[in-house]
Amino acid sequence: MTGILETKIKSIANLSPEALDLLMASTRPKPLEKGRILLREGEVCKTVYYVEKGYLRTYFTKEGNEINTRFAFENDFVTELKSLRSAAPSAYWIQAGEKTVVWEFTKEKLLELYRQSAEIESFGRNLLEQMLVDQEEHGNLFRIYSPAERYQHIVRHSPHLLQRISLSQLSSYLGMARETLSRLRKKP
Amino acid sequence: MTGILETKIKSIANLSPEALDLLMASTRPKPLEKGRILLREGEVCKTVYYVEKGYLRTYFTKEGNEINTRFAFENDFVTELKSLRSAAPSAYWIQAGEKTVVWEFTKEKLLELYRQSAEIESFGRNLLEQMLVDQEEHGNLFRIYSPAERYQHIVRHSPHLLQRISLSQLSSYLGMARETLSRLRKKP
DNA sequence: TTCATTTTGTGATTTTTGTCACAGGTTGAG
DNA sequence: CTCAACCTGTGACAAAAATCACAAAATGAA
Repeated sequence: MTGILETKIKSIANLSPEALDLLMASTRPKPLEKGRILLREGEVCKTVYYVEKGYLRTYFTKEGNEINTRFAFENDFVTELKSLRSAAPSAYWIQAGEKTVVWEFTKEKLLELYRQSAEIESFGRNLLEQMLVDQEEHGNLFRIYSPAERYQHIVRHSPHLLQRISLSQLSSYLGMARETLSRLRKKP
Repeated sequence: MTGILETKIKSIANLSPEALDLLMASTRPKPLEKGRILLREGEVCKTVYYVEKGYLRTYFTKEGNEINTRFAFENDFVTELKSLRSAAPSAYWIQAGEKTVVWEFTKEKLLELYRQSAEIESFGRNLLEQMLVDQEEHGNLFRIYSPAERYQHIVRHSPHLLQRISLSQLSSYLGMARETLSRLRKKP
């Protein structure tokens, strides 16, 4: 039986069975209790995570408040790329928002695999391309839509966020005050 | 003498002289008059551009208005990645905002180079990583800052935008009304 | 189950931004 | 140089969202 991670990898790049095995051999599942911190502000990020179950949230703090920048759910990859790339202290935290299972890919191991296998580097490039496309489209939500319209967009396109993310956490992700989101939620 | 494009490429990835030559041999400079359209909505994007001089702007239209999503200046790379990747019709336009010189890298040729040279694929991955980091930070501006604060941020961190981009084009990029930006500009 | 903690809802009010309308400036093509 | 087309500034006003304060509800740990 093929796991969902393998299916995901294959959907991103056509790897030979050998390359797929190589990549899969570099990782294993890791269960996390709710609230577990995977990266703290100031630490250097050394890992890319794949979420099998549950979700991870990425956030930073500004004047004592947490600003959520990403929620990575089942079948998503996530990391703190700036810190990972440059080995610089991270400005962000990564935390499990529920009881979660992730697969870890360490930077060290990934770079080794990239050198070993052009196919795996190609996989890495393709994954980045997908993430960049998503990120660009997400950024445009803020250019086009008002807070009220952004909420409507989430209702239509990402309703799972409303079910799994608390209102106060979602509000910072959507760039609006908690009270605003609370009021939007009960309108027609 | 080494051109700025070569210097840029080397800053992104450590290529061997052979790989650098291979990559440089695939492109050449192309002058564009101001206003020249490089990609239209509905067309399939086939090219990555490097801007040597001038700038390119990327935008889409919403209810008859142009919404600017990016300005690529000297020494920047830019493309319409979603369309390029999937060969799908682009939702965006790309246009020269000034008299401009770009170097074109066609998708076809790039894919060939990726197959030929692991170093060049590594360059591609590194370039994408940089773009993704930038894009993520840019998106956060909208989460943290109000329109007035976003303007201040641009004043401090990207003043060249204020010099080279017209007020009305900048306003959509910053996600605010033209009048709002006009008023912000004359405050203390 | 209970109680403290955290999260959410809501009103009152202020502030910010958007919208509309139009005048004055600027620019570039001819 | 001239004039149309475009861009910018500005006032008046409307709408949206932020802020503040607090009550109500939900949650989770003991």
